[in-house]
Amino acid sequence: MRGKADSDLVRRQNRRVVLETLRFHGPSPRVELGRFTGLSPATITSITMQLIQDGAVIELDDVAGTVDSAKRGRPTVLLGLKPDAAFMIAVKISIGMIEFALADFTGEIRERAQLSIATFDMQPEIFARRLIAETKHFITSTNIEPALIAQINVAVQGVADNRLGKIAWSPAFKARGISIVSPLEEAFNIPCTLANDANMIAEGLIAQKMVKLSGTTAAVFMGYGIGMGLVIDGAVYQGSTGAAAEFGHMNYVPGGALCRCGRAGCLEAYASDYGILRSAEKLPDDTSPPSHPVNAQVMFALEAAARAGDKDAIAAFQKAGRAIGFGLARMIALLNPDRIVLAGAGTRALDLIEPSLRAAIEEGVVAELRANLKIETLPVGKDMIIGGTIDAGMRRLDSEVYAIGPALQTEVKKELLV
Amino acid sequence: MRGKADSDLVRRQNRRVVLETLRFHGPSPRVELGRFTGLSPATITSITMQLIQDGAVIELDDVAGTVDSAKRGRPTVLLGLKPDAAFMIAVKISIGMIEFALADFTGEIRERAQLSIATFDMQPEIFARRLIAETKHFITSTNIEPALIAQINVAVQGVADNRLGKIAWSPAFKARGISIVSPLEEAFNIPCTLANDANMIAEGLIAQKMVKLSGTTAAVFMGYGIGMGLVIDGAVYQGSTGAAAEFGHMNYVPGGALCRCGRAGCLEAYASDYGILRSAEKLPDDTSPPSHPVNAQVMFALEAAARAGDKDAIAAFQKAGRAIGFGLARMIALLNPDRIVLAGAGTRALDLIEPSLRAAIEEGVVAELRANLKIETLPVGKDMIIGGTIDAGMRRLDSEVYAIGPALQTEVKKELLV
DNA sequence: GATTTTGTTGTGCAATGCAAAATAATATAT
DNA sequence: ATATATTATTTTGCATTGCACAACAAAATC
Repeated sequence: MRGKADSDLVRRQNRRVVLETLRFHGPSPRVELGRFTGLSPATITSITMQLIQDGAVIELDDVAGTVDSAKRGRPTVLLGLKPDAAFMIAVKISIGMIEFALADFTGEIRERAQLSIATFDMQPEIFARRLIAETKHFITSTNIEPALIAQINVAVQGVADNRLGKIAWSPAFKARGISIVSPLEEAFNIPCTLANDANMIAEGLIAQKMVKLSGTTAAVFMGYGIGMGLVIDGAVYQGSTGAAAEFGHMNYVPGGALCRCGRAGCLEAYASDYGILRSAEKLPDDTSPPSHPVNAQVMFALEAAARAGDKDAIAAFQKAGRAIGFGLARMIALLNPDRIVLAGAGTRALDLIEPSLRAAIEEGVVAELRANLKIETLPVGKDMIIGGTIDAGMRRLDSEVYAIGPALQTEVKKELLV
Repeated sequence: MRGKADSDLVRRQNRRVVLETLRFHGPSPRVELGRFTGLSPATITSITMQLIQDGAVIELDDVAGTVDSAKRGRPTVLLGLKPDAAFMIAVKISIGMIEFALADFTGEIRERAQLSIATFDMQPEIFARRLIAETKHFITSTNIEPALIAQINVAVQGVADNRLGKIAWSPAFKARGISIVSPLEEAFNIPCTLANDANMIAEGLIAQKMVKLSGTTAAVFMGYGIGMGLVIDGAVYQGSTGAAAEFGHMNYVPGGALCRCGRAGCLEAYASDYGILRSAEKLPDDTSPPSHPVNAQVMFALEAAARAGDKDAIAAFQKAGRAIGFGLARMIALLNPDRIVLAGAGTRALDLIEPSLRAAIEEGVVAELRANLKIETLPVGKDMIIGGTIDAGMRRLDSEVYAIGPALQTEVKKELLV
């Protein structure tokens, strides 16, 4: 139903549209903002004036002004997001490692740090304390005024419950139910979030317009694990607890191969690096998965062997393709997506995987449902997790700047009247 | 991004909120509308005045005024949707049968009709022509001025492509790709839609507030076929072509039992009436499914046999439960829903199905993902398909009345100026 | 008939966005 | 060097919206 509307809402919405345009297009003159948003020049002037006053936007000195110096007429004034309007910290937790990044309001990374840490056997409280200490240390090391940091956003492999702010299960930890958000918010007194890493990659794809803003796109990340980001109508679908799109742990065969998560028959147990390796080596299906990522060299060698004709290796990749294909077929029957994007290190072996993957989709789902479906491959850099976390955080900040801006003004007025 | 906003949008939104409140609450006085929508009395007066003028709303004579006659003060004036503001026709196409209903703007059904017709072997064009002829005949029989009919909405079992307006595949037809919307729109020159029957039931659940308006709810309909309606944030999720939530034809076992759709291993081939019957009778998995619904008496008998201890019958229901359970487990891994609702005639045998269904969910999905999940059973009447089609149609009309109302006014003004 | 209660309408204000006019700043023509 | 053309931004004036508050209306009760 989306409730009633008033003129405040209109301003808020239009402020946000302007901010988003600026974030996506980069520094732009006012005319450009008007063209892109459809707002009149008068309105753009009014809104940008407010945003400048609120400290979210600045007029940029015409550094690159030489570019359009050939044109006649009054020169444009570039407007841009004010880099030091706010800062945020993105944290990536993976097996044996924590990474930090400090980003300014434009999304630019100002500082990074990473440290090795034996996460696997850590007790929840100990890890939380350690995380807080390391975050404090990172903040100190950046020389940024701590009060300017607006939020801390954490991404983690595995099942992240964003409602409770807990890591429900992760390959990085033996323990379950590790509380992250509450300890951080108590320690730093700013909004903090926890999210699944694949969903953060998907946020990055949206920010970079690599994912259509309408319809449904499923992005599959293949590698040490199998992840998915589901983008519905331009937003990452989170599910009830933020744990949606656990594609890797979607059951492939009841009672099948043993998965890292302790369950039998997950897709990941067939299609992730360790699953492929296990079946290539003809180890029994219930062989315990290694607790650390498969060495990249080992996978390179396996791919090479398959391409050189090694029957077992070929069969392992085919088996992986069939597992992913049936998983996708089931997803297609449920969600009828417009697009599937394959990404991640695992796509290196796509030549070995794709035929059986496509065959499985054809076998597993009615032709009518895949009539308009596009399947694409996408090069995805390693840093997409940190980058996507920052993108998502910045979008959240935009919403807060747009929402708080006018609200603050009326709040102040009310206080003056009292 | 949702684009820019202006004051027109505010009015449109608030008009819609008022209409929706009226539709959901039934006739209400203005104060009540104000209380419910949060709009000020002044605004309510202004909006209702417009809506009355536009012919969407009327002041009702205080028929039930005796109810609150005990109160002091000025009596309320009930406002209600104007029944004859617009009409629509809902059509339900199933195996061997077409049903029609004429509904007024309040959603009340004014006339119904149904006819048996041997759909299965009909050629697409012949069926379309017949459908048009029967619809015309139905309209004539209602004595409603044809110009007052605002739309025709068709629901069908099977894969309905709402983008192309074609029945991609349906158990009611041997043929595929039966064009429905274009022929109807050409014949009647009003907006027509085609949708899947399970999605229409879901629309009905929303209209009756049986489904939470936030979060994700999956409604499963068990019976002759297996259907699903996916409600995400208060709206039925349609997918790219309107064919989302084809749960019945989601693959259960690669290369498994033969399904009505011609494919092997669909969930429906194990869990629908005919699937259960086939396995209870120990017929081979590739036995062709019957082209007509299983007689209800046969299913009653099978249930009775199972409850009386018949091993084969018990095993068949357990097998069905396991199939649905694994299907749901996969759905849960992908969508992390808040709620699952089980409905339809098949829930009669829930006592036989549920244990294996729940066991399969536990086996098939990580505990963390089903921590907050609620599974409920819902009595769903036969008529939910027609009812839901009407509900969905009315919501569409509301949007058009709210949207066209002000637009028309400005259009008229512009014409006067020219 | 006066009083009380409650619901509806009118008035004045503040905010919004837009169209059109005014102003600003530059390139180019004369 | 000056005028003109061109493009960007700001200002002005107006229409729309919603809201708070006051005025009005209608019936029940005293």
